[in-house]
Amino acid sequence: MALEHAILVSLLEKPGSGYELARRFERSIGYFWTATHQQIYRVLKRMQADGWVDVRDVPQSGRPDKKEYSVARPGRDALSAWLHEPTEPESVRHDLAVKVRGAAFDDPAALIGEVERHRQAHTDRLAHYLVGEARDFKEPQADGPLDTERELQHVVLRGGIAYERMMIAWLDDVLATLAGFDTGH
Amino acid sequence: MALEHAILVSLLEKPGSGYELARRFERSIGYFWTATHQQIYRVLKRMQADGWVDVRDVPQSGRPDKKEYSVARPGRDALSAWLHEPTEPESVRHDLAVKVRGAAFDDPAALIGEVERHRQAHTDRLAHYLVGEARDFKEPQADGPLDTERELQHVVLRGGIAYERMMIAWLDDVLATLAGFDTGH
DNA sequence: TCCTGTTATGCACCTCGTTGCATAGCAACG
DNA sequence: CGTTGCTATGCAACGAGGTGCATAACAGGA
Repeated sequence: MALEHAILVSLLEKPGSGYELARRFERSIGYFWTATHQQIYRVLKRMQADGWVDVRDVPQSGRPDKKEYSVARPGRDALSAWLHEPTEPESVRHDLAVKVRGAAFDDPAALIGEVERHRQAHTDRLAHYLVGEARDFKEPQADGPLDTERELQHVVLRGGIAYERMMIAWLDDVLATLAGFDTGH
Repeated sequence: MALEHAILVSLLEKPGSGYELARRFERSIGYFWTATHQQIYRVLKRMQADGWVDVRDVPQSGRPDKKEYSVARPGRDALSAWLHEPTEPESVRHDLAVKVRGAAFDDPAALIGEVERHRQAHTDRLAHYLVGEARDFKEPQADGPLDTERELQHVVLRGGIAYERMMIAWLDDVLATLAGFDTGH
């Protein structure tokens, strides 16, 4: 379990409300750790009860008030402990791979549209990453305390970019393979 | 949910017992869809109740008897239906990415060992894939009804290989970035 | 004979994640 | 004034998945 830890990292980068966290989990953090707002609210409650985060009521004008969470000392310690203990490789779930192998027992050509849909999704996400990279990491920045944070965010983003490029190339490979059956290979 | 479907594909490729399925989920299928034996037995029960699979008691000598499962017509139909409906992109969980971003608020250098551990795991898995590819897909095979199945298995394996290579390259990128802080960047 | 290891199946429990729903403040539009 | 839409928070219920444990047949070695 690491949703707590993902939230801690996000709150350390910038304190915010449950709603704001939920929106970050739709972009940024969410590209390598998904969570819905219900999940986030529930975990925030627990983290608050455990003293991992502090809460501050923030009155707002023009919109409902919010609760702003920030990381407390015990939360920081918990994150540090997690960082220092080994994490086992994540369990993988690639349903498209299951579908590709399953297509052998159905109509392989029928999968082409689905693969193209996924390819489009990965192309879109890659473009989105590249825009973000150009926006946030291309202009050189003065060295400072934020420099480490910035470089680590950048290397994670580069991982996302590499992943999307790999997926697009693989999906092309899949499409070529599926097309091979089509044309009476 | 697609564990049912992963099991259907595996049983179509070759009928077998829950125990055998569990072992396949430790290799092969398991590289892109994980499941424990408890999960598999539980789901097999449900699939049997739903008429998706047939069961046959197989007496064995030298070891306990087993139940051999094979796909029934309704199971094949269920798989076909799933193949024809769009699947949304899988939710991702990359705890290492969370750790890398979190390292900015702790000691970045302390993460080096962890990243190296993961790099080693991916190197091992890549080697394993390449051995499997050389064993199963290098010798040309006469065209036949098994040809489609074989080619689709191969393209999925190529995806695994591409994934491991991408990860190794990215982990090297991470290590170089972490080393940059070390040497008083 | 006992112990260990492998094959083989399964239950009980608990947590995590998802789905669906509910509430409420406030803005903008028709 | 009602509707729609966004911000903001939350509950209830369910199902999937993981952990721990139990059972049993059989082989081989100490």
